[in-house]
Amino acid sequence: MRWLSADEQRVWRGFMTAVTKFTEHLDRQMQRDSGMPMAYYEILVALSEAPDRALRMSELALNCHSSRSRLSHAVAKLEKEGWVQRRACDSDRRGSIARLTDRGFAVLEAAAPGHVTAVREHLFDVLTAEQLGSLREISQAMENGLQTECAKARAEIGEF
Amino acid sequence: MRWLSADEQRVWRGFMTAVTKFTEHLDRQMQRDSGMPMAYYEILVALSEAPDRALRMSELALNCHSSRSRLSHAVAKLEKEGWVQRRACDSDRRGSIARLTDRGFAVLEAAAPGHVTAVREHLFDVLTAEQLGSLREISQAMENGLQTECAKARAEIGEF
DNA sequence: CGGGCGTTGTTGAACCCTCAACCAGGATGC
DNA sequence: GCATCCTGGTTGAGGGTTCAACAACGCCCG
Repeated sequence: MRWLSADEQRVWRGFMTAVTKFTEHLDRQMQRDSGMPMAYYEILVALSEAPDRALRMSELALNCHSSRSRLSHAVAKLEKEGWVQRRACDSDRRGSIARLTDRGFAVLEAAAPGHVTAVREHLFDVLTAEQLGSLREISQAMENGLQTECAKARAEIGEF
Repeated sequence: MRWLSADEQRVWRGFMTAVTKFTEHLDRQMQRDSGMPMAYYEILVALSEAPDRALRMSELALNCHSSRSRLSHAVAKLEKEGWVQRRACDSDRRGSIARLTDRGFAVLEAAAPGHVTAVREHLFDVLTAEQLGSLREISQAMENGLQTECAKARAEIGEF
């Protein structure tokens, strides 16, 4: 068992602190100014970028890194608000297709500027161009590492 | 209103994806292997590092970047499990002091290796020494930016 | 065809977090 | 001393997420 060195600990804690405070800030900003959590905003964004502003639930779940269950609950709520509508899928009768309504799109348009400002202010404005480059590489490396992990997890499930 | 460029979008989404998957992985690992969320683990860690393994609630909240409310709920639960004990503070009768019990310490010791392994595997093992250096700088810069933000927020509250 | 098997999506319970309200105790100013 | 304000901590309600279970459907192979 290899523990973390003092240096590693410092990097680790600094990273977690920064990330936690950052995401909490974004979440609070979104909740305060637009009355929804970040997760819901991401759903609206994903839908707005899809052709016809509609996506199957499973696609949508992939695009916003959400579990199916979470998405189901979230879309149910968004539907109650009238921001999203669900309809059956023609080609696959299990399927459900979520579609962004005009009202939902308007909400998204209203929420976007504040969100982008917050991101710019606390990410892009505090980092140099070089640091941004590093951040891109770092994110990529972490994601690769996690994907192999997911593959491992699936393999394990397959083993039992 | 300045939007994000295509490059900025890529960095931004890549970063959020990596961070989200990473923290979700850590959370799931902790919940699965030790039956508690990461937030609770952090409380145990903070207490274990304090003199006499005890801290006032407000200190503890600072050390693990938690709101007082959240901490209060969490410690209540940890106390029910018998991992933490609360007692009154002598010098300030409002105060409450949380102390890690031996059982709580044992739980922490049992949980730590799996957690450290997960962190090593998905953070330190996938990054070069140079990238770690960058990450330290980046985290520092972000945290500084967020601290000025908190100060701004407080100033605004003061203004109104 | 028909019985497994994997996939899609939903649901309800349990759990955690957030927010606002609140109480109790210190600190300050008159 | 006392009114006022601030701080430390708790509580309850409301809402979001997770997990396990489930229903319905597609797929495939004998």
